[in-house]
Amino acid sequence: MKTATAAAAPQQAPAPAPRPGLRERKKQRTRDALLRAALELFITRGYEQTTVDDIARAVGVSQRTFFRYFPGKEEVAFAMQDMVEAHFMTSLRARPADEPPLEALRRAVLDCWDSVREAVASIAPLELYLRMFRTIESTPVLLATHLRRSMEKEEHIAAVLAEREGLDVDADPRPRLVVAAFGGVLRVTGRLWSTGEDLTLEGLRALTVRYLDQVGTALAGSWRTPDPPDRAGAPAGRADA
Amino acid sequence: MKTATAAAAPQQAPAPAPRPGLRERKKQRTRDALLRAALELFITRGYEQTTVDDIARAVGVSQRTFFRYFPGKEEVAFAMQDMVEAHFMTSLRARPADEPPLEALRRAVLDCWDSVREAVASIAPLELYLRMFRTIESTPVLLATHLRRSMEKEEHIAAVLAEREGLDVDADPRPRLVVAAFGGVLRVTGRLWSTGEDLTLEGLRALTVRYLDQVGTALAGSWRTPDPPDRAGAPAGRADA
DNA sequence: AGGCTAATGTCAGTCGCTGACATGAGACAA
DNA sequence: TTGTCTCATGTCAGCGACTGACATTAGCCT
Repeated sequence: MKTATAAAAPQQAPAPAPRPGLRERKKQRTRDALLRAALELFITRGYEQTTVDDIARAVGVSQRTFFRYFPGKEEVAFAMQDMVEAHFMTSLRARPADEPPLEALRRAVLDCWDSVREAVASIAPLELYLRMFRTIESTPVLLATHLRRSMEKEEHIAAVLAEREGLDVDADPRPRLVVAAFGGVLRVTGRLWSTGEDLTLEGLRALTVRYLDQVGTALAGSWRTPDPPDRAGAPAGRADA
Repeated sequence: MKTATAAAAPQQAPAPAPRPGLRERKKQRTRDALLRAALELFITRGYEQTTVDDIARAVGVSQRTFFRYFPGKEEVAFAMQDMVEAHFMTSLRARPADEPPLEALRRAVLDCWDSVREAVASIAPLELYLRMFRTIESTPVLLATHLRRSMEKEEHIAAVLAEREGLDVDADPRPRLVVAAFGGVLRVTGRLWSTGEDLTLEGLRALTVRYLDQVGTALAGSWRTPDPPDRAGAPAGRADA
């Protein structure tokens, strides 16, 4: 029962007073159990085929209790995504201020992919995250929500970029424009990866590098060359410039 | 079955047999009434504040009947969007084959905006469309669905572009990449327009022109100039190249 | 130990949506 | 016209995601 571990707040608990509190631990355990059970069910049985009652029953609590821990069924599905996105924002802010915006974005994503494993480890193994990602991409209603969340995130990113460059997001559209274009490419990357057969993190990273490198040439004039022959980690030229 | 079901479809009815059919007309009228009533309610009262029962009651039919005409509450909200998107695809296909991909996309959107009024007129006045667009952008669940639909549409567009250039969409990522980047910019445009105070079609068109012209410079290196001073229809330089 | 509060369970109700069944209003032939 | 025949509609029952209200219970504090 003791098991210590204390805080371990999964989300963003400001933890004003480090009170292990016997009661708190129980809540934390329940939340974790619900989260884990839900993800497991979503991945194996499918999101739509999983009812909230199923999740609650798997943990041994009432449906009402589930809704006291999560605002809705969807939120559980995005719990890990939340962490990774927060992690990305940290990576982005850590970029040196002299990097051009697009380059900063590029590096931040790659850094992020390189350290997702550790970022997610507190909740579940990396594989669970990757599988859930695929589930999201293949479940229409989740995909829709995912896109809206991405859009909101992009707004946030644009703000960071604008600050880096000392611009006003509302006066200069460029931050939002780059982020939107960049986000679009990432979306394609994620989609292609999730429908492919290589479900490893390395595969995703390689695809990201490849597509980010190609977007520059893709935007230019007309395409007459067959398909730029490069594959993996070749640090080829970046977007136009 | 007889009657060939034929007509019914208000959207793209090839109308194989011009049979007025007394019964058919009634169905058509009901569908129109439901659509109009729904849009009216969504716009005035808000999407979430409008129940399907409200819509059905406003038309004088049962809730069950509503669901016999529309697969769900959301579909009604996107009925006009469907028409406009189909219209865009037509515009795109009408573009001369020698235009570079990005330019074709650009012209297609602008052509589309120039003729939306006529395209939508068969269902409702333009204003209703614009207002519904804003409602979609400001209603989280609708926005999410809208983004997913856009993504699906982009897949379609990428296919058209690939065909224009004689490429294989699955072998060459460039079609999907340009479309994604382009779509991202349009998304920003739509969002900015819908949150601004100028809800005219002209305003939307102007914004589109402006942002499409800026995305090229925005992607390049770092931004040190304050905010490229151009405004409306200036046919400025395209994306880099 | 006893009281206070917070976590949980139970119940009822709303809303989107669906299958099943009965009925009535058009289409069509005799 | 009459009589089928079918197709649109209404009614009813039920599921699943939620939510508010109330009762119960378990941790916390003195």
